Amino acid sequence: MIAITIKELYTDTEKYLNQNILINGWVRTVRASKSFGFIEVNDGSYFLNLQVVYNEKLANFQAISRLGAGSAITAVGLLVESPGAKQPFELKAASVEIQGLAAPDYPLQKKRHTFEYLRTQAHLRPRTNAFSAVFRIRSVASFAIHKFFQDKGFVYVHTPIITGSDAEGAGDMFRVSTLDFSRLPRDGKGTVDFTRDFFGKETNLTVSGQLEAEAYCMAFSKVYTFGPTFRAENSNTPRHAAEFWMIEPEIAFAGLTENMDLAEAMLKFIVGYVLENTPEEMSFLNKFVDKSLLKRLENAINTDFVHITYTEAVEILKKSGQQFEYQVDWGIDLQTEHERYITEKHFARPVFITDYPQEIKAFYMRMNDDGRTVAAMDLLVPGIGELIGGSQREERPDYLQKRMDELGLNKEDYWWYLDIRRYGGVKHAGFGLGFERLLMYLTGMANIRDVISFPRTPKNAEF
RNA sequence: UCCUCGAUAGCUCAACGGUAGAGCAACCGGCUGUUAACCGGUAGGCUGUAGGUUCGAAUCCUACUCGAGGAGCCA
Repeated sequence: MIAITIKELYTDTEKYLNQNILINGWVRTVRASKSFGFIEVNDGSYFLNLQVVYNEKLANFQAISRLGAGSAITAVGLLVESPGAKQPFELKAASVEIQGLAAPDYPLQKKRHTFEYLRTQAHLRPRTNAFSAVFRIRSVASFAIHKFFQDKGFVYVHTPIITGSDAEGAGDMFRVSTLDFSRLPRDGKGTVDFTRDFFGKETNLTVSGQLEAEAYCMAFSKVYTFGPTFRAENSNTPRHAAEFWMIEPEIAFAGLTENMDLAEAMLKFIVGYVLENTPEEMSFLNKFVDKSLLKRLENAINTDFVHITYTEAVEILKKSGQQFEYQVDWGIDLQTEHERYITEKHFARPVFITDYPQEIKAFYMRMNDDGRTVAAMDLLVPGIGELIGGSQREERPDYLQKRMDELGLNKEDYWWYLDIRRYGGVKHAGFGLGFERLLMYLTGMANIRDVISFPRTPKNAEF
């Protein structure tokens, strides 16, 4: 017999009802009586379980009744309508074959566990309801991102994970090396001789694919990256990880307005796609993880995002009458408390803040005509804060070089990045979206460690 | 990295200076439609680690380790 997935049973019930079927899966719980019992089975194809009813006529009745959570079984029998209220149908077992026993010390219980404990069981937590929901949504959201960009004619670019430049400026980097750390080669002055290293120079894991994406943007007009990113920052917060995934679209012949339109359309598409394709998961999360989740997401889809400038944001904060821990003043970067006030209290929906002072933004952002702000945009969303950071890029070689000089960047390291401006450089813009932060927004999960399969954070690379 | 809080049975927690407990899980038994199944029983602990105060420490003090929240850095 061919195995039917539990998802097929739920989506095509009429086809399988009163038919003999075979299913595989893992036991979530067994409720046994003297002469009959119930097994809840989940095969991972669907969020919901299948209830298998068995009785003492089965030769291995005793063994089945003793099955612990986590065990794997194959059940064959008739799919019938269930008299119970909690499931539409159930499997009347003609046979239950034990495929893999779970030892009695199986670390997951039927009872609710804390997310902190489940992090210590990262290899087993995908078998729980919450993580089953989160990681299916992660998969569906990944697909939605590709679908959104591919349908719009964007080219997916795989930018390098190992980079030869340590000067991208987006944070501390992890070194990549094959040198023997206990016997480092040194030059005459006693410094490490990286010409003896694998690549003949210092190399690191990427902190952003943006600069490389810009090069491909000048060939394909519309590109995006979607890949792993690494930051060696000692950040201990629920929103930071050392290894995470980032989406970085880049569009040519376009400025900040088109960039924001793209970001808004993308976010709305992904939210809509996930709501439509994972209703059981979303409903579970809304019930047990964040009771305002669905309301917030539907609100995001159905309202236009707010657009204000940094200068306007500062004015709003100053007039708010709120007591902030940090003083608000033009020229100072907005603090988390300021961002949260604007997106959660003042507007209560996603907000783009644009045109920040040049001093607090990256070197590649395009100088505005006022000579003191740059064409940057941050998208703030309720519950998360900064979800997207982007800008129109400085395409004018003289402006770009002047800015690099001011910041003391070594232009030789960026020779190819400057080349892009010399050879048919045009107006272009792009943004970076932290995929895990998007998932936190989509699922209501409060900690980034709970939307990454095996999270890497300072002092933690277990698994 | 800074600030705050926490660490007691496999899990979730109680005991707050005087013999360390409960629920769930495990194990044994009962139960003819269960749904976090239910009912009865058994076993389970050098109270995160190392010092200190005290007649006596899970409880008070110090350091460290790990975890959580806030801040910074950012996505």
